[in-house]
Amino acid sequence: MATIKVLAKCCGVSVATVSNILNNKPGASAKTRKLVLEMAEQLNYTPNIVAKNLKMQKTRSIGVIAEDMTIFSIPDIIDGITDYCQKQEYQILLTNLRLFKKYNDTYYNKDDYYELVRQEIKKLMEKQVEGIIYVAAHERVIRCIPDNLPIPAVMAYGYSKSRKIPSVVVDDVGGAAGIVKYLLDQGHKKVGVITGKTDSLHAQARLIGYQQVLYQNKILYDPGLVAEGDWTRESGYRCAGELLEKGVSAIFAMNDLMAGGVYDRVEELKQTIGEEISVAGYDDRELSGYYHPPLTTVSLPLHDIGYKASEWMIELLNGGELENAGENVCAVDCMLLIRKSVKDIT
Amino acid sequence: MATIKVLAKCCGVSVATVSNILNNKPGASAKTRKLVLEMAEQLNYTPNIVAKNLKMQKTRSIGVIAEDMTIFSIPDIIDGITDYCQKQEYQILLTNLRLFKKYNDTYYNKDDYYELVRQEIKKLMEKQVEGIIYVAAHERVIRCIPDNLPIPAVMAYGYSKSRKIPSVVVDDVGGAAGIVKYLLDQGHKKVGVITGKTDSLHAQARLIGYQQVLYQNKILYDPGLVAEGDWTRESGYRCAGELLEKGVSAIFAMNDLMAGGVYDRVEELKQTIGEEISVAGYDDRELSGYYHPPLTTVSLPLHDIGYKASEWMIELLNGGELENAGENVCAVDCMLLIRKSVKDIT
DNA sequence: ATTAATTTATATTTCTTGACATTTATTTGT
DNA sequence: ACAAATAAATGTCAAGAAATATAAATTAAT
Repeated sequence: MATIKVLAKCCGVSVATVSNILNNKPGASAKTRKLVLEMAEQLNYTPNIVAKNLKMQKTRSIGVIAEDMTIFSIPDIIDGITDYCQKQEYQILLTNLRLFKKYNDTYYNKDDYYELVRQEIKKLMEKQVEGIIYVAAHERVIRCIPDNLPIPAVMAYGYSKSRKIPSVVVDDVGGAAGIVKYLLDQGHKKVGVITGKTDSLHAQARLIGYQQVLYQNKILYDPGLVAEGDWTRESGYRCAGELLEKGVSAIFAMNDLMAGGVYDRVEELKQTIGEEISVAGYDDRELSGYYHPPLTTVSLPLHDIGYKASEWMIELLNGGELENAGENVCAVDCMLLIRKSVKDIT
Repeated sequence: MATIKVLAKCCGVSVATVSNILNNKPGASAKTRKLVLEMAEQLNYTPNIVAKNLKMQKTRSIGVIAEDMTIFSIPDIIDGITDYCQKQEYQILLTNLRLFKKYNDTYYNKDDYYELVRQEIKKLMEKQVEGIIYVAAHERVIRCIPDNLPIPAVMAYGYSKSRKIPSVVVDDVGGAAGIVKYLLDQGHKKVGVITGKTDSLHAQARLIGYQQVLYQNKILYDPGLVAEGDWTRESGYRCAGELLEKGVSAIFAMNDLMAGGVYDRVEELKQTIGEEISVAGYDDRELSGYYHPPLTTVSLPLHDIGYKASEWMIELLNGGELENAGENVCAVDCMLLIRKSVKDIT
């Protein structure tokens, strides 16, 4: 491949002149300018960015560490990251930890996992990335990023343990509040909830959203209408049984899988979703659009999380201060996705 | 961040000595060795790989161009790529074209698309990637990569138009043959097919697989049992109607979505999948595992495609010749995924 | 001739590595 | 025991590509 040296020689001018022309600097006649530009085209010249980076002490590259590419949330977040970063002419260096494959779904208990992340961060820093975005597979507190990194780090879809590392997360409280409010607006007075595992942040926040809306609508919170699931379809089926006995007209399942379990139970009872019983889910997994009837649910702002995390990252790289510098947490709005599983009974 | 120069100064030795020690070369006493290593630890020294790359004329990085991260096939392919490349200590530079968002599902007609890809290839080459892997969202002939690139390129999940660019694709003929053979083995004699759009390579190859197995089992091919769908659930529903009238006992739908349409039709007729009617799909989309009953289907070897494409890439980078150099196409085996939608009627 | 506008040559910068040169320490031969 | 030979340890410098500053040289215009 042609270097600037070769190009200069072919044009019969000096390296400095070529450099000036290529970088749109003054100090070159129109004639030489044209000659050099044409020759560059002809030789298919591309500047060696690696050499430029070394000199300029800027690589315009960002390391992205993804916990596992094959988990459904991650690709959309990365899509958001590439969306913004590519607009800003930053290059993504991708590291896929493949955690779920390596540690068989129990990665957050393993010490190896901490060590692995630290190694990968070091590798990326050796490659002179200007910052690191960590993309979690699901929302939780992530403790593996050292908070004394000499370059900025941003957490996408997880909470960092340190103030120094800003986090971009889902506004689960708002999302749950939104869909429960929708259920109430459709005339449902007795709304059951199927929670996820109650030790998860998702489940806790979504429950708060539920309680919040009840309170705002002056409906007394009844713990008897809260059934504890574990995110699986089977648990949805089981909890639906409990709740239906209590005479609820609508069920809010904290994810689409458990909502599917509600469908199973209702079907078994020869009743119809969207008629006798209304159901709402959460997450907008692909399959929920194919339920019968299609599930009304909340779509996670995955793309926006990636986009926002990148905005923050580049803001930090430009030496800017983050908007809400005190908290350093940004909760991104969810979108209510109205389909056919909720009946208007007003 | 500390450079080797700083580290050398702190230790009171020369840069070369530090370099030797850090690279485990002879020519340093145990005493200096210990001193330097400790000081490196203390200063949190990391070598500047960018400078090393410039000197060594090797970047150990590979550009990956993905058509659209949010299409279901792509993340698994990239997972396969990272699996192999990270083992081999190659860094992935990711470029997400976001084609489906930019050109609204019609990208392959647009001239802009060619120009975009060329630009992105150029950008990656400026960053001195040693090779480029192009990841297509679905299998077809990809014409946008120039075949006079000065660095190797490999096509994942698509056919290149040039012999110089090897392609790794799905063995659709084998996959279809496998699942149709399974249907025959279960005693089904009259197996209907719902094709995808017939101008797609997927649909054509899967039909060949179907015909091949019939021939091997000395069953006459009846074009009347082939219904033309368009990959959508609705078309599956429509075609199922046609085929059921002709008295088939099993239907092979060329994707899981259309298989879902068959479920819809059978349900409407108050019959049961896996009892009166057997159904097989293709692709193993996430939702197919949640059908009632779970769908027997063919899982695409997406991870393996990415893995194989990387193997070939690194083989090329090491100056090796590809196994089947004549063809330069590798068709990766699919896996038959037996669930509950096919009844044994032998 | 003088000034202004181009252009060039040269040196420096970034950091790491490797070939080569030099210094210091140790062993061998007489 | 002392010079010579060898080995080990360490230092010096250039290369690698591009950018840039500076000073010097050339050309063109006034």
